[in-house]
Amino acid sequence: MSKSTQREDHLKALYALGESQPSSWVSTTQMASHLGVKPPSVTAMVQVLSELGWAEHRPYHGARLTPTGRKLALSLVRKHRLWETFLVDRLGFGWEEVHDIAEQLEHVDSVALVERLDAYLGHPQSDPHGDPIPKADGTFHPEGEVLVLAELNPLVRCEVKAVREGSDATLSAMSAKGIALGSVLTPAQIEALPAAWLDQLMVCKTVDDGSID
Amino acid sequence: MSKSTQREDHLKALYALGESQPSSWVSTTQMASHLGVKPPSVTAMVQVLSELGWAEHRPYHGARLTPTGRKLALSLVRKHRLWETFLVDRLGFGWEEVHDIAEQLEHVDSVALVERLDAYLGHPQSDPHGDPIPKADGTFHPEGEVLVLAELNPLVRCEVKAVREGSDATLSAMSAKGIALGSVLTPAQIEALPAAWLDQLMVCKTVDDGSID
DNA sequence: CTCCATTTTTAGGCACATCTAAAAATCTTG
DNA sequence: CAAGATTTTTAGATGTGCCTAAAAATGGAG
Repeated sequence: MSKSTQREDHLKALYALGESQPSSWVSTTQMASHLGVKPPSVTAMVQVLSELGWAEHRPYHGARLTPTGRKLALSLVRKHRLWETFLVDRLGFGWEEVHDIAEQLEHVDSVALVERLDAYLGHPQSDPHGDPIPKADGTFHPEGEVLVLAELNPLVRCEVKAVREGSDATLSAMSAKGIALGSVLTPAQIEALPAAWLDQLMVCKTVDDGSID
Repeated sequence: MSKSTQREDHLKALYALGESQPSSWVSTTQMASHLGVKPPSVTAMVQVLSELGWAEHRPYHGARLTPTGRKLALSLVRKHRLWETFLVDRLGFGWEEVHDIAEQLEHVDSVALVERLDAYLGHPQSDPHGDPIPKADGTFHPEGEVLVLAELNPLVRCEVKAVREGSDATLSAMSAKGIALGSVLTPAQIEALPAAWLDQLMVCKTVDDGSID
């Protein structure tokens, strides 16, 4: 209960500033400059968030999110990044144009909408800026997670970890193209693959080894 | 300048109630019950709209939109119906689920967003409820307007009015399928057409003649 | 360790959008 | 056509969220 754009914006600011500084306590002045308001306004809002159980406030020391507040902040980050992905991937906006629009869209309140949008976009793991998109439960896709290639979005370098439900014919066709467990696929290679394989290849993201290929 | 969700909601209510009753003057009580607020709140807001030049207020008689206000209201209706179309056509929502979500999305302020969304959806002329979508300039697609078949969205019964850039081969292929000037196409027939023809056939919507076919 | 500069909170106001209760205008009906 | 019933507006209050100015707490320098 008790949403409101302003509360949500303060929650997000608290998250953004709190994650970057592991010191954990965020000063009201910092939040104020981040949000473009004056410090007394932040103090007042932080006290509200505190009453809602979303933040903790140690007067004259700063504020930090509670676990509940953190989950709410993550759901806002999720919505923001999903909308940015939609704006760039589907509507053709440039990645630098979308922040302000996503800032508005993220405050639209509908769980069904977010989940359908996520599915429509192919469960992307990162937004157009490359920032990771939290999952619905507030966790991030872990490093080295294995997923079906069809859900790799955006396309990045990845390593083949398993093949699912492959007929012998499919398997030999794959090896004919040099695809085997441990093969590394680049985005360009993935695009050239037969569509049917996208549902069979299980992959995980791989760090670029720095070689020029 | 001076948007705000509340002003916009009052503007839309004034439009919605004013169009259905040609009497033109809308009572504040009517607006109040439509918006779920009390009459004094509407009076106050109507006075604001009046100062903004968006509405006219005759105390104790009612309110009506100015031409400027009407254009603003139509742009809200446009946004609402485009978002509903997106939610149903692209995200797979049922047409009865989308009103409340579109109600929120329509207040997102970005001309570029609306225009890109419109193009992405294929410049639909009506929303999932069948209500017409105003054009960007605040006018409606006129009755009997001729448009290229590719832009007929949603698919409805239409009549062939012209053929654009047709090679002789195409023209004879069309007539082989019984398509000529004056032919009536049903949605089912349109879906079966070669994709290339969609950019060549100029059609206009046709009223169902009531026959069972 | 004390005093001063800085940070933060409290105090007191303002704008917006809503409400209830009371006053004013309009309708309706005998 | 006048008096009561109804509708509408005005008056005054409430809750949010912001501001400026003043007070309080913190923290650094001598």
